Amino acid sequence: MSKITIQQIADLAGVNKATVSRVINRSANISEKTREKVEAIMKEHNYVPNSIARGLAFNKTFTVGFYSDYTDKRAYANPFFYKVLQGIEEIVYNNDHMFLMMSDHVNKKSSSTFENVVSQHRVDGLIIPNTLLTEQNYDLLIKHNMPYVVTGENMLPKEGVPWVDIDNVQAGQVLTEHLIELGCRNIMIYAGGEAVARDKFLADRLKGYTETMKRNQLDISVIEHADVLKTLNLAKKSGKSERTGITGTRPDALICCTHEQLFEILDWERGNPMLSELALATFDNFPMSKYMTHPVHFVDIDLEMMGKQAAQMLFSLMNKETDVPKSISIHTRIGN
Amino acid sequence: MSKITIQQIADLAGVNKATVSRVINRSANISEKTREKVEAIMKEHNYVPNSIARGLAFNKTFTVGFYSDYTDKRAYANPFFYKVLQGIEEIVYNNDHMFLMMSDHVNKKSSSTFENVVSQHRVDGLIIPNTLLTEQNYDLLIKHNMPYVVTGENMLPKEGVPWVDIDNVQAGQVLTEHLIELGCRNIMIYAGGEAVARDKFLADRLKGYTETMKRNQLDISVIEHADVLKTLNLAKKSGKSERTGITGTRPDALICCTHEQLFEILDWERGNPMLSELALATFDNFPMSKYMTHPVHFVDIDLEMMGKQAAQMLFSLMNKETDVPKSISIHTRIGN
DNA sequence: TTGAAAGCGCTAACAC
DNA sequence: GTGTTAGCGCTTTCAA
Repeated sequence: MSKITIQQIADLAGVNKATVSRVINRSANISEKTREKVEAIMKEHNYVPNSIARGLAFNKTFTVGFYSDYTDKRAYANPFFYKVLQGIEEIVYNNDHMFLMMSDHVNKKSSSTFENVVSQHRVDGLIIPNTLLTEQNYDLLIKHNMPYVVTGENMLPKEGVPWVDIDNVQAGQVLTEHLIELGCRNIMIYAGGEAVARDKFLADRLKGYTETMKRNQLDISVIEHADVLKTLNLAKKSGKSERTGITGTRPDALICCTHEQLFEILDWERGNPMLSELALATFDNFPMSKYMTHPVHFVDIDLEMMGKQAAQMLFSLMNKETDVPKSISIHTRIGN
Repeated sequence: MSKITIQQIADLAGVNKATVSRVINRSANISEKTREKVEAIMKEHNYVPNSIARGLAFNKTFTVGFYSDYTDKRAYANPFFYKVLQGIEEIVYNNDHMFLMMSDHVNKKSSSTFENVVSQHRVDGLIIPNTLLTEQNYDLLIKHNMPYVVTGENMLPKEGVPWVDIDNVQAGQVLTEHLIELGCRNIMIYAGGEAVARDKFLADRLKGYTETMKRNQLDISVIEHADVLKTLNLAKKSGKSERTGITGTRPDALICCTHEQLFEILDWERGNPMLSELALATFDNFPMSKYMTHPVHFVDIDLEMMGKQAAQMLFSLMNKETDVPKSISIHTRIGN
């Protein structure tokens, strides 16, 4: 139970604990002699100041929080989600802070973990995914003057919400350009209608595609429903392109905006001769892609970088630095 | 900055803050009348006691830690690693504690995060993977009397180390039995020699296989190097089984003890007619397995359960409960 | 049943 | 430069 306190160090060094405190905090106005003496004693006894007590006095916790929703099996099952965490964690520890994970969870007192953490100042700042930044949570953060950064572009109709996100427009451009370089000319994009309307990142990827195709004077063809692909297949069989709503020439590439869409397509692949002639492309790399039955082109999204940037931004805000950018968009590149 | 304290609540209720404290802690010896009054005021002002200050007084932190190594890309890239976290987190929050993630990280003062957290009592208890429980860390935990639970079977030559792990012997049994039920009789297992000697979980899986085969009076064939499989292939071509060291009849199933081994095998698959006739099997499910070129049988390992059990065990230890089991082995079943 | 006061380990204003 | 003292928000003796 070796629980050595500042007082004991002070006694051992024959000084007042305030003096020890000054040494700890590298305060000025300390004689070289006593500083060295105190430091020696501290080292000898392996003394580390209790950060809880320190936090109480400083009104700080030296802790950064991350809010997540562990009932969201989709996020938790997604390895990329953790890439972000990894990036955050690295920065947090480099800044001598601790990292508190808090999941959405209502405890017995019927106040949420999030609310508790924020109102109790259990953390000095926190990172929150855009999907969890509700109006209510936003109000709480503002009310308690808690520094925060959002991962994913802010969707809340509020000004000045700091966020970090992948540049999805650029990702769409890069992927499309890559396919064009490979020789593809009739590039389709699978971007479900409702989903695009709901999720801005999908609209952005679509936008990147559209811009690039236009710039290269190629025809745009957006597929909103996988059913159209079946039709496409029939059209090919009969040598016609009727009812496809896309350009008459045969498509040679298909961009899927999400993994789910890609899987949907891959599920069809077996026994579908048309798809096997198509260059498939999507966003994000994923494990085992090389073992898939169909090779897939993709842009490599650096989510670890996203985590790092978010954490860096948070520390800037916590330190009340000036010139902190309102938002950061991270560029992507073709993977592998 | 609404930062309401116990004193303000006391003033508002016209009582001493000690009385408020007693209400908070459901202490006995409180008149129903004042309790209700105080509770009303607390509710009205949305008061939540500051757990930092509370911790200082109680000498507790209401926080549970998890130690990991974020430089271990293998763990961080493994979605199953996070299943464990998810399980832990659920239990931790159900017990009204916070969850602190700490990565192996040496900070500027050249003392590790782990050491800081333990010696400062930043957490009331912690969960640590067996791979990170070094002699040094163990000593630290003992010295500071810090409750802990190890995930994965304890490998340190110490008594009384509490751990939770998957029952790998049973997993090996279940998988082998499954293949037998499918009609396989000549089941090989790929278990690399050095790896088996190093990692007990591999030896356990092998043991489960061996026992089951023996019980069913089937011949055991352990492959230590993937090269043997190439030989096997040749043997098949020439109709002989020379130099394979395994039973003369043709193998109809292959158990891979790890994903890495499985992938190694799958890498060969293209153009290898022999492998395509083999039932492949491994441990752990993994995402996208259905999109792989070769169907794979597997046991479903419930790592979320493992996390839950570990956390539960930790709380038992923290609460100094009696009859806490020394270790827990979790059973598995065939997946899908 | 309640209040007053000391203390958890540390920092910070104010003296000297 | 260094010591003294009060205080961070809460709990817990000890009296009343």
